[in-house]
Parts: sequence; structure tokens; C-alpha cells
Amino acid sequence: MQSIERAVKALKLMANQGGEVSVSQTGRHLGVTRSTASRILASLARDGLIEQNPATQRYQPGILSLQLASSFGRNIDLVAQGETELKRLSETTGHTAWLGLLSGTEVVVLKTLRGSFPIHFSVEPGQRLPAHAAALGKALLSLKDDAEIRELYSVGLNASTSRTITDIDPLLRDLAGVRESGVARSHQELFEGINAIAIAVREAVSGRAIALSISYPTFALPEDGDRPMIDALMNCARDLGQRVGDRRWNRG
Amino acid sequence: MQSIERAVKALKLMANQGGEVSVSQTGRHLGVTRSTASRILASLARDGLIEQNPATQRYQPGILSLQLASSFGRNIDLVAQGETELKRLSETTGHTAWLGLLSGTEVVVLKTLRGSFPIHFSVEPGQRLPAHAAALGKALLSLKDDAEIRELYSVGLNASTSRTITDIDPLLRDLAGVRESGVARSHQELFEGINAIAIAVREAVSGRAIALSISYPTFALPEDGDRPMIDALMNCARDLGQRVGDRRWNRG
DNA sequence: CCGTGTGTTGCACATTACGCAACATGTTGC
DNA sequence: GCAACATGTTGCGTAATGTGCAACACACGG
Repeated sequence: MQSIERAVKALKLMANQGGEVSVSQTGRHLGVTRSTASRILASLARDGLIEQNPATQRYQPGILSLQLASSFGRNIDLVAQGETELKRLSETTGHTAWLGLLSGTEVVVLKTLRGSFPIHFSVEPGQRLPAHAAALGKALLSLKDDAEIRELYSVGLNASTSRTITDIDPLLRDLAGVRESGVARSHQELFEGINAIAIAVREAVSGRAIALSISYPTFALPEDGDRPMIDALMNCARDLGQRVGDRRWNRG
Repeated sequence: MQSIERAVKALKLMANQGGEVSVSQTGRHLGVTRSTASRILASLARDGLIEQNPATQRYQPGILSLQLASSFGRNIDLVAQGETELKRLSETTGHTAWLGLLSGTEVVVLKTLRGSFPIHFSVEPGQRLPAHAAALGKALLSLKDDAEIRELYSVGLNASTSRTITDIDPLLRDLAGVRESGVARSHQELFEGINAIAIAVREAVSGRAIALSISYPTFALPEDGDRPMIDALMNCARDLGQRVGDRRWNRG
């Protein structure tokens, strides 16, 4: 169904462009004339999925897009259960708990929940982070095999901070460590002054995976290490895994 | 563009059905055969706007829908400014601050922010509430004239609690009061044990409107009335209105 | 084991979306 | 102030595209 697929591609472009596209831009991206692009966007706007900014004439997400997104995950057991786990995680550790899933080389943040700690950092749900720089992302990448990861990163790795891993081989070594220890870390690799730890949980039947994570300011790292936080994280991940049937937790 | 409009209608159905639709159901709703419905949904799923639940074979919102929604409002001044206002509102009053806009007879909740008060109640962003029962909704309805409101509610008013206004004439009287005082109230009309106050702000050029609101447990209503909360709310609404050019605040 | 419900795929037809061109409306540069 | 350009929208004729029908595959229940 050509026109619908073009329409969805236009929406994807919109999401990638920070929520605003022009007709011409869309036409170029889709390889169609401006007339077609105009008609596609007008059709999408007809029921409020997107809307045209009267000032700029550009198109942006509409109310319907919000309503759609609000029911995301409601019928996905892993996500619904994961969201309840977040509360426990932020309460026991006192830091910000994150939930995310992988989309290409990016992590989509589904939800964040701040803890009692006064310093707090997070992003809006729906935002994307480079997977190779985020703990969430590395936890999820570690579920894939090296060949697939090389394929994903054939275009290269962008740096977010001076500590970001920017070559594929060090990344694969890091991920091997993640598989062994079961925990992914990012120490200021995504944001200066922010550390994070993460664990992925996979649903047995569907193969779908999400990751739970804790982020905290680098200066708040305890003298005796992050072991307590990791234990809290592991408890949550294990409970979630048992409920959705992750094999890794169903051994003993 | 027929097929795209059908596709958007399918998405709308999905949002109304709590995030899951079957092919047959969609076909019936659109007045097309199952084959067409199947092709429409498959096309929407191709780039991840929706996805098919492998267990139930039904379709549900996909990752792309989240990404779209996350950029909603980023290019709408009124919404962006309103979100920053929420913080001040929840901090000064200690209660939960809400931001919403009208869609038909429903309020779409854009964002909520809890205050310091230990009891807290809210819904997820993107969720919809019946406008005639919510303070947010009544504030927004009060911007319309009676004829239009009668038209909107020609189907009738559903009750959410025993205190919900269920007839059009009392609603119009209530809204007349809102226009006069500038503040909309809902005392347990939407949820038992929850009160709320709200003020709408309109953008001068586009005519777009949002509402700011505070909700609090009924038992927490101070002896001396809700005047302090209303003042806080009015301050925020006034500041927001001045920044986006609401005429009501530009007199003196 | 049959009956019913569901989701998907070929196929032939004609409905529908396409590019082209033209128009309207800014926006930029001299 | 007037070109020169860029952008968004609308008719129109053509042909590509989406449509219903029918058949198939599969799951479920009696």
C-alpha cells in the first residue's frame, strides 16, 4: 500500500526532524512532487494525527498522536510490568529509574521516575538516546550477537562526551563484559557528570526486550562502589524476568 | 487521499479502543473488506507506527507513535511555555498541576506534575477526560459560546460521579459563572474525593487554548477556602497569557 | 470432525493517486 | 518597488494503485 507507507515515512521524518516538517522537505525525502507531499500531509491532518502550523505552514504532530502513544505498551505485558517495577527501583535506590527499548542504534525512553535524591536528571518519554553511549542501550545491545551489532554500526559511532566509545571493537569488548556480569554501565559516556547502570529483560515468547536502569550524578557514587545499586537493580530485573519468562532467571 | 484517511481513522479507532484493534473490527469500522483492512494495518506496521501482537494477531501502537508524540507541542509556543509554568504551579501550591487542551467533548491531558503534598492523583499524558466533569475541561469550554456547546453536547452528558453535571442547562449556567469569575471548579465531579480548579489561556493569533489546573484531595480544602490556590493559579495563567498574548491579561 | 471466526494472498477491474502545469502567496536581494 | 525564487495548493488526464471477491491457512469450540 504505497500511499500509506509514504505517509508513515513522512511521520518518521517528522519525528526525526524534531516535530516539524515542510511540504517540500517531505516531498524531497519521499521522492515525490510537492503536490503529492501536500496531499499526503493534508490527509494525515484531516483527523488530527498531525496538524498544520498556521504561522509557518509546516506540519507537526497532532492530538491524535498523543492519544495513540498513551496506549502504547498497555497491551504489552513486559512494558506494563516494567513500569510498575520502576517505582520500586526509584524508591529503593533513591535515584532516577529508567525504562527503555531498542530501536535500531537508539534507545527509546519509555518512562522515567525520579527518586528522593535532590539531584535528578532525565529526558522526556519518547526521546531517543544513542544506544552505544547509554547504559540502557548497552544492556539491550548485549542481547544481540557481535555480527548483528557490527552490521548496525557499519556507519560508525558518534561521540556524546569525551568518554563515549567511538569504535566498534572496544564496544564489542565492553558488551562481552556486560554479558558476563549481567550489568551494563555508562560512566559519563552519554552525559557529563552522569553515571548509569542497566539490565535488560527479555520476554520468553515474543523475544521482545526492555531494559531497566538507574542514573545518578557521578559525584554521588559511593566510596564502596555501586554494588548496592546493582543489587537493587538485579532484584527488580529478576522479578520482572520471572513474571514474563526470561530464561536467564528461570534456572535455579 | 482515501487510503491515508482510512489509515488515520484506523489509528483513531485504535486509540479509542484502548490501544488494540483486530483486522475484522477495523474493516467493519471503515466499511471495507477484511482484505483491505489487513493491508492498511500491515502498511502502517511496516515502519513501526503500529505493530502486530504476535500472540493475539491484533495491532497496537508501535515505537514510532511514541517518538511522534514526544515532539508534540515542541513547536507550539503555548504548550511549551505552559509546561514550564507547571513547575511553578506545583511548587507554590504543593498540589498536582495539570495541563490540558480540548478535543471535542474531551480534555486531552498533556502533562501532570505532582507537588510536595503526600496524596497525589493524576493520569497518564495523552489520556482523555470528559470535559464537562473536569475543571480543565470547563475552563476550556467556557471560551466557547453557548450555541457551540449545545451542539457539542447534543448527544448528552455522561456521569462520572454522583456530582457530575448531566444536563446541558446547568452546565451552561456553571460555565457562565466560570466566564465571570475566570476560574473553573470541579468538586468531585470527575473523581470521588478529588477537587480541582482551572484557568484557560488562549493564544492571541492562533486562537489555540490550553488550561492550567490544580487538583487536590477534597479533605485538603483549607477552612478559609481555595483563594490562595486560585491566586497562585491566576498568577501562572496571567504570566503565560502575557507571553503568548491572551487579550484578557493585556488590559491594565 | 465439521462449522465458524479470523488474518493473509492472487487476480482482474476500475477506482484513485500520481505528475504536470498553473496559480497564489510569501520572502529575498538589488 | 520589482524581479527572482521558494513554497503550498488545486485541476486535469493518465495509468498506476488499491479494491472486492474468492480461496487458502489457521485457530477455536461443540
